[in-house]
Amino acid sequence: MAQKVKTAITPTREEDYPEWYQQVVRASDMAERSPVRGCMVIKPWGYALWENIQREMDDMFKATGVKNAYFPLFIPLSFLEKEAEHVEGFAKECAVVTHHRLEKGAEGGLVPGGRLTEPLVVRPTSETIIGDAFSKWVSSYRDLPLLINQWANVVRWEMRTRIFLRTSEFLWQEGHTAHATAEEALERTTMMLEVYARMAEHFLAIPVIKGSKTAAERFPGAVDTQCIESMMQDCKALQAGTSHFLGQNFAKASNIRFQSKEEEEVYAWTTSWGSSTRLIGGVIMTHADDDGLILPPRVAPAQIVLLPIAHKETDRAKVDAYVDGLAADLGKVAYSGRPLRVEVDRRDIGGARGWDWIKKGVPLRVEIGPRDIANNAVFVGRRDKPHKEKIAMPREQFVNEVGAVLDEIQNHLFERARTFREENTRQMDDYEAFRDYFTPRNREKPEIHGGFALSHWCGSDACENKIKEDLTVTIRCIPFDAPKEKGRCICCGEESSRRVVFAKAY
RNA sequence: CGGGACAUGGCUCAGUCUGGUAGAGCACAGCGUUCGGGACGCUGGGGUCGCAGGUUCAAAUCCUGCUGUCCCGACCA
Repeated sequence: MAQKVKTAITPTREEDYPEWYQQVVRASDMAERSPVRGCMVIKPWGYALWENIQREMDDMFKATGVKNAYFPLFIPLSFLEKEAEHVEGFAKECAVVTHHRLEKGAEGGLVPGGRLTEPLVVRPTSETIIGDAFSKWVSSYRDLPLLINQWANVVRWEMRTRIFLRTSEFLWQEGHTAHATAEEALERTTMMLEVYARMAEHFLAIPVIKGSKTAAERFPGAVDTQCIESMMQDCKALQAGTSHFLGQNFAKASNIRFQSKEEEEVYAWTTSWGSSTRLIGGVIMTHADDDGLILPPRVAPAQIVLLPIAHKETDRAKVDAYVDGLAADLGKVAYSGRPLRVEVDRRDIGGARGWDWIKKGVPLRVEIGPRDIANNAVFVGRRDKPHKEKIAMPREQFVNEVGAVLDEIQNHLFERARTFREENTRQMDDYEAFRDYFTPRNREKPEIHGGFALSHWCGSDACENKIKEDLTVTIRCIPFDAPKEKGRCICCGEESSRRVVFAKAY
């Protein structure tokens, strides 16, 4: 009988994937559930990761000319009523403020008082309130393009929540732009999707497929919704960012008009694009293993943790001095354009100390004891390797090559994820096989199965809906890079010109 | 919002069927012994058993209602 390997996380991914996910979040100390239904508390380790994501993305936005601003949390109900499709999409899942005061209740306690004449909606997204501002800011073609982003929290009253993946309140950025022409707005839509793709692939080591949503999956009110889709370790798809070409729909709803060069009064063309703390969920489900989180070095709150080992009192001062010196030297190293982030953990808690950092996903653990100091060396463990596989390295070499090692980890994570996705992606042309692919053998306790199916689709809502109803499988996107290819719809057999990505989704 | 499961110290759970005044392991604190390693011993702190009613001499345990969590589905970043 094979001995079961002891893992830091129970259950393992294989045993119970959803529960494994929760345990990884907890073990990594990134976040916890709050007493407020569907809301989370993001703890320092998780928030630091978000700050790094934020910083990298913010720099990329600004490099394309985008400026940051901030708009109100509350949106007058009437604003949301302006765009008909938008109403359809968001009307049902919003938090609504109806009172502006608390009064002492008859039975003690507090009751809302002072009814508002017009209810305020806690923003589920800010197209309407930003559109209102834009309508004032834009009057000439010379005011365009208008490129605005805000970092904010939004609230969507979700029925089913999962920490980081779908919470009632979440942190995100939403970009909103207005342009003189459709071409320019479309170009911006794709440009921002490219930023998201770079964020996902270069920084988070999450391989993504870029594409457009089908009409059914589109943002309410958008003309085109572009997205990046990634595969999690349970083979489900996660949408990691979206960029919308809104045509003139929102410009008309918010009255964003300007005088063109030709002296005509015309509506602007707008875009919006967003990505959220969901990215953290994506990092977890792409990279974490049965020992916990694994962080991509470029965004890790700490890339290196130094673990001094000094059991004898007499060694302590020497080890501390050596570790301080090493930390200082490492702090001078630039990695991925920023100073290396180094933690020193001096807690005297035995082996649990190393495991703490494994579960938090720090890319490099460096043990330093008297023996290493005698050899002027360090003892290094990589998070992307088995935890016992540690190697001694001369100190100077480590300091000089640490950036290269971190890049190696970063690339390894990306390649590992891409290989996983490729191994779980199939071209499928037969509905029987397609159904089989997406149907778990054990209905009671569905095992990890399926993946991405690249199949032909005729373009009809009917086929899309039928597949969704039969198998809970949706079209994740129509990939930009799908080659033109004649085929027959997986569902109805009608002619089709290219394959789309089918998958179960978060 | 529909279906299912669950709710007992910080965490994982036993105890509920058969009512008798709350337990274990891990975590936490102190001391000691260990230790290139998820250590061991002793001592100790911590729970009105999700909430509200009801039955009873007596409720974690039985009954009713509510709330919350997790899973599956619909909705969605």
